[in-house]
Amino acid sequence: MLTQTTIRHDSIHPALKSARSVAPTSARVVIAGTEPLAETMRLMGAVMSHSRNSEIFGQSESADYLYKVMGGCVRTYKTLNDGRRQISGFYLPGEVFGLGYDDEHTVSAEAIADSKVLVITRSAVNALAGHDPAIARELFTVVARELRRAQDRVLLLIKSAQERVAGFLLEMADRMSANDAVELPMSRQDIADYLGLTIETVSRTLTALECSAVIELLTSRQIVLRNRAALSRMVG
Amino acid sequence: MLTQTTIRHDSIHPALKSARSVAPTSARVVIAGTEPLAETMRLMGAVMSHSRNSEIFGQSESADYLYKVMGGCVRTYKTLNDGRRQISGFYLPGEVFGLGYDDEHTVSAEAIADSKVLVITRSAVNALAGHDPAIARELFTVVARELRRAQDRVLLLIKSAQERVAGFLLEMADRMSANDAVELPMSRQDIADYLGLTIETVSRTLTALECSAVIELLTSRQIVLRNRAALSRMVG
DNA sequence: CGACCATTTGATATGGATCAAGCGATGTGG
DNA sequence: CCACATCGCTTGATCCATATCAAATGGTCG
Repeated sequence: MLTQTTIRHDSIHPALKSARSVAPTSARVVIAGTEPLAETMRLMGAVMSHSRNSEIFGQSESADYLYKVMGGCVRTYKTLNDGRRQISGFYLPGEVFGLGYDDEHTVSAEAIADSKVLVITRSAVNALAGHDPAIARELFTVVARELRRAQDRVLLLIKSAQERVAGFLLEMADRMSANDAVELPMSRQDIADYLGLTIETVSRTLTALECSAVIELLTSRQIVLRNRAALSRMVG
Repeated sequence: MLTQTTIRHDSIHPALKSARSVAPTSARVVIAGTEPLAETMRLMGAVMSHSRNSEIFGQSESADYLYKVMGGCVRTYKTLNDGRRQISGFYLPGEVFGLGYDDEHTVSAEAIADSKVLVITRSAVNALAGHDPAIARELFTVVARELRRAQDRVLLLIKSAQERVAGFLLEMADRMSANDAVELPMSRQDIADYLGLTIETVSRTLTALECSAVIELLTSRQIVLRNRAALSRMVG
């Protein structure tokens, strides 16, 4: 059922020190980053490269680091003991992940495409937050956003397949701020595991949406939203 | 579909001042409450009484307050425009809700049973958090816990009906710290809307569990867990 | 070109929803 | 105190959306 394969660790994870030497200057800062947290991460963090499908951290590793996607795309997920996989979130450039877990991660994280990820120790961030209320507040905001997304997905999961897919497309278009033309970095299996559906249902739903001229499939990963209003109506 | 009826507001919500006069001393503090936040809420908050099914706040009201259940039980939920309802969470005595929303609530809150709720303005809490890192950290922890619960429910929602119900029973037993004997404060409809199932499916699943001697139904709301191991095995 | 992988498409099976009825507890008025 | 209405819950019969099983198609890379 799970199609994950090559877990190539081209940069060993806990080797923050060695990673630090790699690319502190090559940090291609994507978002403006004038907020205290972004600036702090840029100054104190190290950029690590992760090739497609490589693991960034594991489900029960201690949550010592905080991560920010600088390029590429990351998925976090949980695996049930029977093999089913639930993707908890996709993270696009500029987004922070690894937050909101007390002592240990409750999810694993992998690069979906070749990615650059900024890493900083949580202890450093916590120390800063203890001194600077602005940073504390910002961390709080990031977790609050994460919470809202989780709650939105709970809402999504009680809906029909069509509603879920429509909601997914709108969310992605929104987050990529790509006007109507969406380039999906993830596979159908990833989408299915995110929406709690099967690849077949996702595929069928997409073709159905194309038939009703709501979307257009240039390639399987390049989707054009032709009728946002109709999509919005679908999500309920 | 929705069985909510009598929205009796025996204490008008924004009237914090009048409510304050009601019962600041009747605050039957349930948990030890030596943490800074609990102490602050006790000192600065007001206790309001809400009768069964009365609204505590609405889906798009500004999120000016923070709440703590002192007695009874509260549900938060979202309603889709087609009438479907998703319960986002149940809150038992000692638990805090109303947190994790930026400017306005994204959920509504109602008392499931007659309840006492401690209320404090968010601005007061935020001000405190700005000065006292310990309080800021505690708020953070509360949101992080909320996040974890939301993520757990996402995981629950991709599972079978039996797994969902088993998970629900274990969660409730856990949170009520009532050894094996669980007294559910909520109706089958509430459970169904929480788990993304129908009342019929919830009911059938419970009877099936009883037939396999995993649980015992004293009354419809009093459930005894006869075989926790089996339940745990079911949740996957 | 050929192997491999992701995606689509088709046929069938099934878990849970829906529709419908019965049951038990609780409360209310006569 | 009892008849009866009401409400929450359970049980039964049927239907449908999505899963599952299976195969074809298409795109990519050596």
